[in-house]
Amino acid sequence: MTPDAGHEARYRAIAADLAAKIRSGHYAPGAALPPQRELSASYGVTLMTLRQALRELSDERLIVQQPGRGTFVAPPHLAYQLDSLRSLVDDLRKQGHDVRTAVAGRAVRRAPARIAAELRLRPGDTALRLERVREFAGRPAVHQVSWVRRPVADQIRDRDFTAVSLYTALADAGVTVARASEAVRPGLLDPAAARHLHEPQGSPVLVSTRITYTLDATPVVSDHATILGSMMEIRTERAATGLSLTWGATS
Amino acid sequence: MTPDAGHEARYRAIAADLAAKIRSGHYAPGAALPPQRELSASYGVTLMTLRQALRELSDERLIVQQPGRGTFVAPPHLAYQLDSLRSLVDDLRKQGHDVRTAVAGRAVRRAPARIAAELRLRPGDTALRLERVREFAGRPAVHQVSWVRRPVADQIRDRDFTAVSLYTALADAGVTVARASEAVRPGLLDPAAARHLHEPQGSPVLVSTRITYTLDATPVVSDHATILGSMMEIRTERAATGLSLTWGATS
DNA sequence: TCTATAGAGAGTTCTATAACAGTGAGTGTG
DNA sequence: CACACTCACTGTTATAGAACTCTCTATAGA
Repeated sequence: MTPDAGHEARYRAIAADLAAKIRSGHYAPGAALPPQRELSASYGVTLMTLRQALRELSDERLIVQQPGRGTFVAPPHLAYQLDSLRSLVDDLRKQGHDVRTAVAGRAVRRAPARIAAELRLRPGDTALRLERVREFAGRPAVHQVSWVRRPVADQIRDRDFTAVSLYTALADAGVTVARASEAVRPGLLDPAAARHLHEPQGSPVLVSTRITYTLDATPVVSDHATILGSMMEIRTERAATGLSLTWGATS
Repeated sequence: MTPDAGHEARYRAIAADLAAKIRSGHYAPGAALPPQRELSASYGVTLMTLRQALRELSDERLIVQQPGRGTFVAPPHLAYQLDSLRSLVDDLRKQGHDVRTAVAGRAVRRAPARIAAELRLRPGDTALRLERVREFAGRPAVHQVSWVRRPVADQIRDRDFTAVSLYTALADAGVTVARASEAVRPGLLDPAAARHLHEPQGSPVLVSTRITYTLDATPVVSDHATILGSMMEIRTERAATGLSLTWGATS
């Protein structure tokens, strides 16, 4: 009865197990889950308990329940939860996804004019250019080019960015991030990013441009991310108390 | 037993009742609600049923539950009509832009399956379909199809939506909007929307899907908007204190 | 051939009962 | 006086069982 001695609640364990099975593909998107009564029996719990687990998944939009028909794995997405300064990748990690990062380039070089303007550099100033590809569910989903201002760049340039997020590296270097400003536009996949993302040119993508500022209002990082529309979406929850925004995965 | 003769579920009725009492001030912000066991007894339902009602309110962020302490009415009264529930158009107006609305269609008809599911209608139920085109800077920028649930729809169907926003019309009809959930994906302009927006098919667009809920968690409006990427973008400001999201015009 | 009725199987809501777990005030002891 | 303990009260998580609604299909009847 009741929770398993000091561990997480039974229904949470079941929800986690089902979520894992969905994400691993054991239950494919669009496919029907076994009937609730069957699931409850196989997990050895009551219908009520199982339903509480399903409610968790439903809240996260992993499944869709239809009276009289069945319970189905949601075709696109999943997600939910708020927060402020998390990055796109943290958003996905928090949702239990395995996001892997490959570093496609890392060099200190002269910043192009637009970047220089964004980071308030003098023309000719150099900065760290970091090019990364985010893989998600085994497929490349995001192509991201970040420019980091010096001297911060020199402190973090040798970090292993396949394991450490840029935000974390900044924090380790004593840089406190205060604010970030981001704009997202729709676009078509350009040839350069297409090479990294293995999708046909012209596919719908989201293009995110983000500038991150320190406490003293200095812009430290300029980010340009190309996000595959077939794999990601933006989700917002607006409520009386506030607003939350998350990046969600599309199946 | 079970639902009250064809009407709404017991727990929903209780949730609505409690929500009304909170809204009317019967339970003041910050105040503790009676204990769950007491409430369940006074409503003549099981603890489980009452808790289901409380969960609804908790999802709406109307109450806060604290193990071992009690259930409290969520604090800020000001936040109730906060600007977080602004619509896309209000966002732009606030930024000083002149946005004009044309009504391209308005009819009560049977809701398609997907809409019916979103609004929790029975198949075959009718709803108000409102098709609008948003012009901005003299050019059409957004194509929007909204479905409004009955009976709310009947109260607002004769409003002049070129002058009044859907949200305003809802408020005038006594419908309090509590929450909205939205997903935004990139896409390519489809032929139907292209006709209204005077842009070539295949142009990059943002596709927004939004469901708006009342205080008692009933979905009232389902919105599908196609937004021209050449004219609009999403802007977010993330800071330690919180998050803001606005629709912005591209220039 | 078409219609409508029946029924199986799915999700949903509810009753009734029990035990677990966090909080904080009161009580006792050293 | 300080500390630890107990206990009542809170929300939380389970059990077991029943009856409800919705959907779809198969069968019977017109």
